[in-house]
Amino acid sequence: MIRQQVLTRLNSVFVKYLNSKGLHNSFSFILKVPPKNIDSDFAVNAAILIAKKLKMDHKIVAKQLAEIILRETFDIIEKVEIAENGLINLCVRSEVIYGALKKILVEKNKYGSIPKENNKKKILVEFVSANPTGPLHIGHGRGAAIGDSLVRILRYLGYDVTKEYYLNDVGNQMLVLAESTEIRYKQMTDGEIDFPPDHYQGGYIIDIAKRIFSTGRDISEIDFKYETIRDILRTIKDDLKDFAVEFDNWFSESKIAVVKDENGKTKVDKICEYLFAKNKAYIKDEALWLFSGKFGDTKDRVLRKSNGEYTYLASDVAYHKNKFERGFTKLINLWGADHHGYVARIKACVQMLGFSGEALDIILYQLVSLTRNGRSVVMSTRSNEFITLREVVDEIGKDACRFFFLLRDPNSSLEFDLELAKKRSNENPVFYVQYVNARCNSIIRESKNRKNIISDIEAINFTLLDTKEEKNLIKKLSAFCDTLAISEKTMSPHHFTTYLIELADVYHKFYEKCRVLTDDNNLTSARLKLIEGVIIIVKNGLNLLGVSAPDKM
RNA sequence: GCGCCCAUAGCUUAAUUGGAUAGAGCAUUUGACUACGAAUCAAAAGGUUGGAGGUUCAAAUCCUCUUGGGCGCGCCA
Repeated sequence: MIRQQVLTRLNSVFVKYLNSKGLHNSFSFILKVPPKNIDSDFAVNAAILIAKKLKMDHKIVAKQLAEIILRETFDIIEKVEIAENGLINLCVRSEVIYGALKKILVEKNKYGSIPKENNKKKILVEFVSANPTGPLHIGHGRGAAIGDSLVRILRYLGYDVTKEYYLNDVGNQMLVLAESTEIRYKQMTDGEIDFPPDHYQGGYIIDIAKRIFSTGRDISEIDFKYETIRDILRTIKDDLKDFAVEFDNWFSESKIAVVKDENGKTKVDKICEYLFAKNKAYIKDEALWLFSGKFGDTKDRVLRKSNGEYTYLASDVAYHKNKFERGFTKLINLWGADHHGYVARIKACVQMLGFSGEALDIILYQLVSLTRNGRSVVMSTRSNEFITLREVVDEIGKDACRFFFLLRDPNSSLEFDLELAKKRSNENPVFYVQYVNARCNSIIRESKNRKNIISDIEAINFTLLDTKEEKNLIKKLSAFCDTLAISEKTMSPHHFTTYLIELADVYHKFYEKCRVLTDDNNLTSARLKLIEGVIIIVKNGLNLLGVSAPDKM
């Protein structure tokens, strides 16, 4: 928020300067927090950029700009220095810093948020969407954590967001799945029956068969596919719930690939007819091909096989059309990086349906590579060699697990060592951050024993918070807004884990240096307000990550 | 063979998207609990950002080449 304030003011200064030189185009510049060794709050590169435009020496431009900044923004900036390389360093006035703290105290858990506006994009975020053939494994956990946190951030920023899980409950794999249960069921009365190696080996299939068996129905009355999917789906929902992820909508593929309208046609039938009629698809060797090669994909793709069956792509085209038909103006798909080959194809489809390619964002996250004591563990659902999300959540806890998954850029692969995760659960930085909140609340509890603490913000003398540690802490609190901005820009929540760790670092330093409960009632009251601000920001930040903030640990 | 992604300290990795002396955590070494919680702090050490060119006032970041790794390339889902 401090940065935003400075940015706005500087922008008008620069535009005015450019106008005076006869330039009227818009101008964008960078306002950064300089490295530690530089004693200033912000650095701006405008002089270098403007000098280039005007073909002048940047030292001269910097000197002129520095003078104007001092004159025009003296109310918020108290010091301007020109660095050797042409960057201009700025120090903000203390009042600006205290103003930021007051704003946090007033706005509380709305700080930096934007009220829901009707004119903002209506977004559909589709994530996890694991096939209902078994429990969620650890890899799905990363997608779940990233997707859910991204939605929390987008909602904080005023977007109307819906979380959706696409359920592939149609196709051959479902038949194999149903058959797996049926064979396990039959094995219970006939031990001679072999279990085929290409079927689902997981023990959960046996559990499902046992449950069906216990109902005592006749085998002719049992719909194995229905029973199996229902059972697995319940497990998936429970696993997600305990991971603090709840979807707004579960979209079943059968809605578009099985359900027929009054003319006996499915949505997939209709989309294929439409694409063919519009010359976006053609028939070759009795199969229906999509002209995807003309829309950015490497080649054309089959929609309907020569035997009349549809491919997975056909459902997906219909599904994405359906998303737009439901009024969403922005679609975000979060996929594991192993699906990257599919990106060009589905983007091509969206454009062929007449929508802008920008209406669909596909975010890929690199896969979680599992290791156990440094040795890699290979996962596969059919072979039953996988670690479930539930196992890990039960072992290290929801908070540590989510924080760990959100620690890194989605584009960077994540190594998850099972033994390490268990052993070092105390070393997960989530506790470092949660400890800030616990320490703060401990101080607040202690302060209840005191009398004469000033609680009215207007009566607080904030200028007493004048040590370097206190000012750094407030500046860091205010950077919450910058973190929101960069998260939106990059569509990634991982900036918040980094930010919270940095904030914790600044807080703990403050804690060592500045005692909150002192003999000076005015100072104590002011510092207690600062503590209040810390609690607000840490809780807000952890909440955006879906991580709890306990008052005691 | 073609395509996408990655490579940063011993290990896991960050870098406000092109800015200054590349930040953390773990591991290693040293110091700090007789007032708010030591799940903490202070300090040391650790880097040619895989390599080579190029663009730029400025490159971990952009371009080209190259090496190593992950993944994907079906009328499968």
